[in-house]
Amino acid sequence: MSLSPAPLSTRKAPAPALPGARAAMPDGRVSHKGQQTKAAIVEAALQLATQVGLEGLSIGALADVMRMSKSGVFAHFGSREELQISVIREYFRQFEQEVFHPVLQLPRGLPRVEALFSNWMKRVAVEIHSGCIFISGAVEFDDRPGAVRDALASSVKTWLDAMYRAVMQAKHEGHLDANADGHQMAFEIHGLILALHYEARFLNNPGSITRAHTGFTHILARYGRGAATPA
Amino acid sequence: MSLSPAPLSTRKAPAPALPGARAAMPDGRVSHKGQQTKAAIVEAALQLATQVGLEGLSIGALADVMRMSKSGVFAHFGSREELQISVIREYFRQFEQEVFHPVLQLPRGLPRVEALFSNWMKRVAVEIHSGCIFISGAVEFDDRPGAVRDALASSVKTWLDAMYRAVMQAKHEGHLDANADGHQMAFEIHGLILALHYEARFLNNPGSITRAHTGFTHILARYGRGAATPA
DNA sequence: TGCAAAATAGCACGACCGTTCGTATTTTCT
DNA sequence: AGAAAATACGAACGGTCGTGCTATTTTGCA
Repeated sequence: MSLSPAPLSTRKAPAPALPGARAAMPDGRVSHKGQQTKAAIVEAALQLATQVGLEGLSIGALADVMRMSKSGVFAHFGSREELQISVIREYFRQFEQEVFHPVLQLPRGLPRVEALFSNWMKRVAVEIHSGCIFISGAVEFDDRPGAVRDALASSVKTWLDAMYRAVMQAKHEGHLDANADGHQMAFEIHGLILALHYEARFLNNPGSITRAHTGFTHILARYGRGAATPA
Repeated sequence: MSLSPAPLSTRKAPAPALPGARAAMPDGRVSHKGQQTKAAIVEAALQLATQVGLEGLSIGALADVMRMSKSGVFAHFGSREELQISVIREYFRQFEQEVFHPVLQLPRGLPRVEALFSNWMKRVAVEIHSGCIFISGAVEFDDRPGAVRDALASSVKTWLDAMYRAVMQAKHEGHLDANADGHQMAFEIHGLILALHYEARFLNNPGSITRAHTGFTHILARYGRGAATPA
């Protein structure tokens, strides 16, 4: 099982002229200096983007952090868009590894749903001091069509759908009421995370983490087995 | 009763040299051409900001819309920050008039709470095609201190507090359980609005409006009189 | 060790940004 | 009417941005 993200444009940026000779050696090892620094750039870019957003991410500032020239950084991606998409892909990868993968060794059903929410909240709680590009990106690109928006929306949808499927599993395992609406439940859970991010990060309300957790128990109570008129 | 926003820096921008002579005539009328175009600029700026955000708002683009010179627009505010703050103040004014004021002629308690949420949702539903600067602004300024952030946070807090007070009135009127936690309830309601905005505007999920409404009925059921273990 | 290719640097470009300043125009009051 | 003040304009500045170009350096394999 995997989050199985929709393919996020895997092409290399400046398209190496003749990939044949060096690209894939028999032992799988290739010239790695390039990919190595590219990975380092993406990592730095991700950290920078969590603070200033994908739109605020500039190649010049990134070059300063990396102690490289602008054009040196630029050459790895070929365009700013491709850099942003690389950042999104990396963020998704970390998110998947940190929030999603650990729950797979729990039994299906309610335990996984609870762990998903808990891990998600844990991550957002850390992001209170940095930022979540799934949230900031949604605002920045909500009416700006293009490849970046597509990559972002695809990642988010993949993750929200994973949460939905976990809920449906819990329902089928008998851990939730048979009439529970999985989409509705996922919607309400999503709202708790968004409110947590908004109130903790922007408004500095100290009780937000507790409130999100409490809200989750309310949702569980409503959709639990034999709850009152679950919808 | 009023939303009573914290004072949002009311100073005129370039500070008229000698305000004494002309500023306030006995009949209250003053030279009005300036304020008139300024109001028109703010209105255009607000519409523009709902699409591109407060950060994306540029004086050049605004001047094009107004068919004025950049410096002509600029002179009304003295700085970009002051323009942004003017936009926030105007947005708050409209929000107050559209969402808050109409409920005052309803009886205290649950009717007001329901109307507040309904008006709020109605507004966000319209904003699906434009944008809400209370949401986009929170993302843009969540770790950028300054006067703009302060004005924004002050407006939002004022509004959220109004919602909280309405909830507490409902509790004291006996429409909600005596043990209901008003802050918790306001938090969950806020989450529904944020999820609506996110899923409808960014993800284009069609069922979002219904889900937000359904979520609200769930919250009311939980915090209603004699509900199961309200927190 | 030498050589081709990949990686990086340096530089310049056009575009847009907020802001300043001096001047022209328009409004407002006497 | 004219004087004074408010308003608007136009040009320019310094800055940052993404993105091309062309050298130069570094890398990896023969």
